[in-house]
Amino acid sequence: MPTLKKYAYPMIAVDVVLFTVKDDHLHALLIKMKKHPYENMWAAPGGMIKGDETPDDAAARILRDKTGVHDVYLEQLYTFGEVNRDPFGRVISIGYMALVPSDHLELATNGEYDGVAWLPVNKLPALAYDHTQMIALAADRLQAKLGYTNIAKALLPAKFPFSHLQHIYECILGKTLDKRNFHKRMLALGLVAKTREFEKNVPYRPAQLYRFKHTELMYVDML
Amino acid sequence: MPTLKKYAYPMIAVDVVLFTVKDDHLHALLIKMKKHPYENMWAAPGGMIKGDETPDDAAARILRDKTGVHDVYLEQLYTFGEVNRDPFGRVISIGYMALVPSDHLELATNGEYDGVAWLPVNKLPALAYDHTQMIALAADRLQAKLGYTNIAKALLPAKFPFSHLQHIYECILGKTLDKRNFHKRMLALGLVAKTREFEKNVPYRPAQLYRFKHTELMYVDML
DNA sequence: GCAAAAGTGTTATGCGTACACCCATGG
DNA sequence: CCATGGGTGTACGCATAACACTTTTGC
Repeated sequence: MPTLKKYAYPMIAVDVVLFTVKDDHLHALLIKMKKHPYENMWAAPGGMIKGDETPDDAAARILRDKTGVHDVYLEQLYTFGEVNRDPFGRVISIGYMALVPSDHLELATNGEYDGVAWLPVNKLPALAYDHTQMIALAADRLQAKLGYTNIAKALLPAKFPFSHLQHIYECILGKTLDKRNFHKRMLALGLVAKTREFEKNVPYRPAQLYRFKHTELMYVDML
Repeated sequence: MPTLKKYAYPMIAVDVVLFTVKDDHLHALLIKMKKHPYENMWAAPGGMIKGDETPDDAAARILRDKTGVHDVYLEQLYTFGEVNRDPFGRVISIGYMALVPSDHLELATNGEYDGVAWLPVNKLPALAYDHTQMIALAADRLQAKLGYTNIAKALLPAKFPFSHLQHIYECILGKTLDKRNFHKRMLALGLVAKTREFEKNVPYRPAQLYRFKHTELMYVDML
């Protein structure tokens, strides 16, 4: 095995695209950069992988350290390796997609960085590195996975009104869905079930709360 | 950016799982290893990424140098980073899936390594590294993509009898398909079209040859 | 003429889609 | 009593799945 020299072989990093659905739109958690040539540009949180951690571990650590967000759904997305993707050196980056329910997102903006913010994915400014492409890929993947998995679980609290679930789908797919058909489908697939609880303190008829029946990621036929 | 030291940060490699359909089964091209602790065990061809090449470039180079196979369909699969996956050091590997038509495979076994062979994927021995898992993931991905893309193009020559196409599907999906329905579907989706040519020198009624209508990877609704 | 694979349509059933009205609650 | 969202069933049309016999060639 060859000895490592600076730039002789690439370094390996992770970048994490964290999504939530908020204010009727899909948002990504981004950090404002300080270093030239990306000063004042936004980027997904990222960092080098250490010698004693897996890429999954690194993604969780970096997300926690840079944004305060922890215990979220994380999945590997794609590995980006264009030779000039990073102006600071030859770095290959494993992109991750992460998801949080929007009612946890207070934690995120309380972090140690003030340049951390949720930006709506459909009108992002130019981003640092290849992060525009990375976020687009993550959004495509999320959209696709809504159609054949129970991944929406990661965007909702444990118990939720059914309409919130539908709203998540509508925001990410960018189209409205028929209420009755969507309800029928979700139940027929066995993805969610009623609880005995109801919404409280709402100025309209309280909705029954639902929960996802499975904890782990499930593959099913919907769309 | 930190200075690189041996093991302080992981190294980055690629491994290529090359598939073909041959003798009624999906086969993978594997190399017999010499180094302890994997002596005489089989592994997918792999190697380090150089400082001036992308992971895609590295995958193509390694496949060419180690097996003689070139100009094949290549797609990134998943990045494997368990801390102890490689007994020779801390190496993170970007797994690739590659596909060739079985009538090109003479090239492969003519390479510089005599320990190169096509092994049937459904009865592999124990493999080096995490390559058992890598091949299983690649096979799952291939199977899934048959259902929503024209990826089978990469497993066939430019012109082919329709039954060969169906045979590819049947070998990879592991089930038989109805001839008339399959034919109807493929044409309705516009994936393939008839040519004016026919099979030659066969001891039965010569089949009309078909071709894929699109060069690039297409996404469609089948299953 | 025999073996081997090519080629070709119709029918039934189930699934997806479209669609509208009444209900419960808080203010 | 009014506003707001919650909750629920049916009918139609299309797409999928099941299914068998005739044709062409080489030997």
